Amino acid sequence: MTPLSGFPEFLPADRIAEQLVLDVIRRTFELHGFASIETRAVEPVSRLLGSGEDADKEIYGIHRLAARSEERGSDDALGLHFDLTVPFARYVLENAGKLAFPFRRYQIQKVWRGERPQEGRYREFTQADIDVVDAGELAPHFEAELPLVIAEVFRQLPVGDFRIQVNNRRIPEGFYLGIGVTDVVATLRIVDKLDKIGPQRTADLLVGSGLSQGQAEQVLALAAIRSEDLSFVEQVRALGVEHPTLDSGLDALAAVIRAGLDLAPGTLVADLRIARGLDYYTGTVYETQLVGHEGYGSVCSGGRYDTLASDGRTTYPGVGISIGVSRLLGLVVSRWGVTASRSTPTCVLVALADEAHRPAAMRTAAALRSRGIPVEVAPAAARFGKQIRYADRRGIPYVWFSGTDGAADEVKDIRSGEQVPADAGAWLPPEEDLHPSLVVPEPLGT
RNA sequence: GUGGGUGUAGCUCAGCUGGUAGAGCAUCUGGUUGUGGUCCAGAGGGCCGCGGGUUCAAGUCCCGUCACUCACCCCA
Repeated sequence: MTPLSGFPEFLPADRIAEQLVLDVIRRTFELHGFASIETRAVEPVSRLLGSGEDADKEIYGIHRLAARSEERGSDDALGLHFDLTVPFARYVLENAGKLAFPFRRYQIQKVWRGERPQEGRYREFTQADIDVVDAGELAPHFEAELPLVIAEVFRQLPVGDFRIQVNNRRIPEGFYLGIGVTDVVATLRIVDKLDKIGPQRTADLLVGSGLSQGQAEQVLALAAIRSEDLSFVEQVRALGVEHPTLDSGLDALAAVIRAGLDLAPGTLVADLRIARGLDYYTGTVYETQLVGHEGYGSVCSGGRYDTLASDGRTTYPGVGISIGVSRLLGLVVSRWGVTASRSTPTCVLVALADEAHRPAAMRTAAALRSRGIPVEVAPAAARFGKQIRYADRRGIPYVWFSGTDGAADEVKDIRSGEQVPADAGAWLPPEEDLHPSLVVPEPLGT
């Protein structure tokens, strides 16, 4: 019995931690007026294909085990979705007549990718997406709004400092065209490796792909530009390249950064080397890293897509961003040791002197629950020491002892050992003990 | 998909040049029969990943296979 690699499962305490994180995400998304939807786990394979050659290879097909082999590879075969954006685009087309535009939705679901698993990379994982789509035209200010929502989520989570890196694909595209480089996609792919292999080898690859030495230098000069304010615009201008696509990209990115400076200073960074692999992004792209853990990969990314959803008459451009919840938890929970304060929602364990008192104990439990306190009754009338240990093992903070012979009930805080008389019809725990909370170990994330 | 590493108790691991399995932690029980955490004593728990080969004899050597893991690719 060994775990399946890439299909993570948590123990109860860590699952509670995950739920607490999801609560923050959901609450914040809703605070910004995003409505929840859920889409089916499967899409026709033909709809999933075409987002990028590497992505295509990672799609899990689905078929009945008893199906004949010729049914398995057909065009309308089903596959598990590998992100939430493609299914959402389909959902918008299918329900366009019933949706009100611009449509803001959030979606928190599992997705599947047939990758080789590693720390922070799974084959089944949870994404939390927000997207805005409109019919015909999508106002550019949404591209500035989405990362601000994400920044608000991250500020509430024990993730340390983070940076949302933003770029606009029109900038490298216009720049490359302006210096006579026509294979924009291939050049972007090479530039994307800059972090890993360094400028020298990147330049070699660029020259190897047909660029002149001068063009390679220009491309690298652009990729090196990074600023937390609007100064990136001047830095690009200083390179002396002119192209209308470049101009529109610079304007769009400046608008996003300007909004960040105003509402979330220090979190949005213009970084002109960010490219993203998925082919459907057409403008703004985002990528998020935790400061000090850049090598762990992006924990939240997305971008603008103008042509993903189209019924031939109307196109529905959108912009979206997706939190890699599982990847985030892989770092925060699995590596840093952040977990929940207890492994069960139970706040109070009602102790049991003997089985004859179980009905009375159940009435006590019901009285406490009626005021929203999570309660369970001891599983057996064992020695009180064992019942206390039952609570201690699970992190349950309180044990309730029913008074006998008319004596008052008593409740014991097993962390302090303090035991006081209490009335099941009135007692309340401190607010912070009512539900499990996130516990962050002392030296966070080193 | 490519390359490296590792598979022994629930977990972390030991097991020398082959001689039919051990420790710590965890779990359970008792000491303490209505108040836990410490301490002491005891107990349960292993087709040594799987298949084949060499050998009188394989956890140990050889081959294969599977799984896990790290890196690359790519990505949340």
